[in-house]
Amino acid sequence: MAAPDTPRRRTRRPRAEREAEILEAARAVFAEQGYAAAAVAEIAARAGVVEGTVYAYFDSKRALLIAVMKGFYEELIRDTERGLGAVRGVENRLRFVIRHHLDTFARELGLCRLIVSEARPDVALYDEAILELNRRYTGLALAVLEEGVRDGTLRSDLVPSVTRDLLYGGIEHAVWRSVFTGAPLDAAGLADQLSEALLGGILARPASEEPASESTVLRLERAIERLESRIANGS
Amino acid sequence: MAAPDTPRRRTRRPRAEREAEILEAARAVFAEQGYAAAAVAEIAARAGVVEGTVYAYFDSKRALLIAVMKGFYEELIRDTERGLGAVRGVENRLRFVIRHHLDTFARELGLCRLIVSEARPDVALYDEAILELNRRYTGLALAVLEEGVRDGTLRSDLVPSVTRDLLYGGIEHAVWRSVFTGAPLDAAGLADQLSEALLGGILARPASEEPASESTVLRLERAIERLESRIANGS
DNA sequence: TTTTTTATTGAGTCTTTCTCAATATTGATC
DNA sequence: GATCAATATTGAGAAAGACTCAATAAAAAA
Repeated sequence: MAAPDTPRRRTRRPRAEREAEILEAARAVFAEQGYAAAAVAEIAARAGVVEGTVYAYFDSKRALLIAVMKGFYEELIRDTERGLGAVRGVENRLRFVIRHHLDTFARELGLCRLIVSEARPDVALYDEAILELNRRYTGLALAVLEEGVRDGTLRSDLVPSVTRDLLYGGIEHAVWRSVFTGAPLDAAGLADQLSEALLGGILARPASEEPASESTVLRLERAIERLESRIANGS
Repeated sequence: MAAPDTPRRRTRRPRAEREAEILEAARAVFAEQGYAAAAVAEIAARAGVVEGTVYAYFDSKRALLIAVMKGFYEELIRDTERGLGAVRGVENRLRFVIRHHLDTFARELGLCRLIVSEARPDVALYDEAILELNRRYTGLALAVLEEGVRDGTLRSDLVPSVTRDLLYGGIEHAVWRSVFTGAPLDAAGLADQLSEALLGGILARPASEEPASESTVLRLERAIERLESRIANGS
C-alpha cells in the first residue's frame, strides 16, 4: 500500500497524463494481485490520487481492466507483426509465433493470467473490443497456417482454426504447468518441443518411409535400366 | 433466487444430507454465475437455509468452491478410468480421452469454466487437493502417451508431458472458441480434427511418402514388365 | 419429562465498489 | 494582474456482499 507519507496536495494534470498514470498503476496492481483481490483504493493510491478520481476517468473497475488488457494486446500484436515481417517460410514463422507467445507469457505472467482468468471465461462480460483484439492476434497465426495449406507446406486436410487452438492452448497449459510446479520456464526448450510435436505429429512413422525410399527406388530403376540396355545391346 | 415463500421453519437434518444439499446448490449457482458473481446468500436460499448455516458447514466461499470442484473431478476421473478400461490400442485410447474430455466440457460448461477460470489461474488460492486431482486426471492421458512411446506406436523423441498439455490445452481453446462464436459444439467432429492434427502432425509429408511411394512402386513394376516382355519376346 | 447437545438463525461487522456534492486549481477574459 | 468560468479532484457515505457470533430451538440422552 504505497500510501504517500506527505499529505496529498491537489494538483491538476493534463487529462491524458493522469489517465496514463492510473492505467499504469492498474496494470501493476492487477498483474500482482489479480482482478478480484486488487482494490481500486490501492490503484488510486499508487497513482497518487484518491479513489473518486479513478472513477472520473474510468466508469468501473471492470472498465479499468478492459483498458489494461487493450493496451497489452495492442503491444503484443504490434510486436508479433513486426517479428513475422522478418521471418520467412511457414515452418519458421510458426516456430516464431510459438516462441514469442511463450516468451510473452513468461515475461508478463501476471497480466497473462489476468487475461486468461478474468476476461476469457466470462462470456457475458467479455468486452467486444477485447474479443476483437484477441481475434486479430490469433489471426496472425491463423494466416500463417492458411498460407501453409495453400503453398503445400502443411497438410491439405488441415483445419487451420483447430490447429491454432492446439497451438495457443498447448502453450497456455505448458506454462501453467511450470507455474504450478514452480519450475523455471525454459521458453526455448518448451517452444522447440511444442513446435516439434505440432509440426511432426506424435505418431511414429512406419520404418519404410524417410527419404531413403525415394532414392532406393531410383537405384532400382537405374539397375533395371542397365539390365534393359544390356538386353537391348544383344546381351 | 428461489426464495421459499413459506416462512422458513427450523428443521434439523443429518449433517451429511444438509452438507450435500448446500453443495448441490453451490454447484448450480457457481456453474450458472461464476465464482465472483455468485452470492453465498443465494446458495443458502437455494439450499433452503440461511447464510450463517452455510458457514457452519464450510469455512469460506472459497472452501465451498473447492468442495464443488473436488466432486466434479472425482466423477470425471472415475468415468475416464472406466472408459479407458474398455478401449484397446494407444491411438484409440487417445481418441477416447479427447472425445470424453470434449463431451464433458460441452455438457458441464459452467463447471468447466469455473475450474479453468477461477481455480486454475489463481496460484495462491489453488488448493493442493485440487491440484492433486488434476494431476491424477491428466495423468491418465499421460500414461497412455508413455505407453505409446514404449511400445513404439508414438515417436520415440516425444515429450509426453508436453503432448499432454497440447492435448488438453487444444481442447480447451477449441471449446471457448465455440462458446464465443455461439456455434453449437460439434464434439464428434472437433474430437476427430484434434486427434488427427495431434496424431499425424500438421506438416505435409514429403512427396515421396504415402501415395507417392505407391506410384514409385508402380514405376518399378512397369519397368520390370518391360523387361519381362522383352525377355518373353526372345531377345 | 427434563436436560444436554448442537444445528440453525439473523442481526451486525467489515471490506470494497461506486456516487455525488463540495472544493480547489487552472486557463481564459478583461 | 485580478476575476471568473470550467472542471479536475476530493472525501464522506451509500450499497452490496463475505463472514462472525451470541441467542435460540430442535433433537437426543437421561
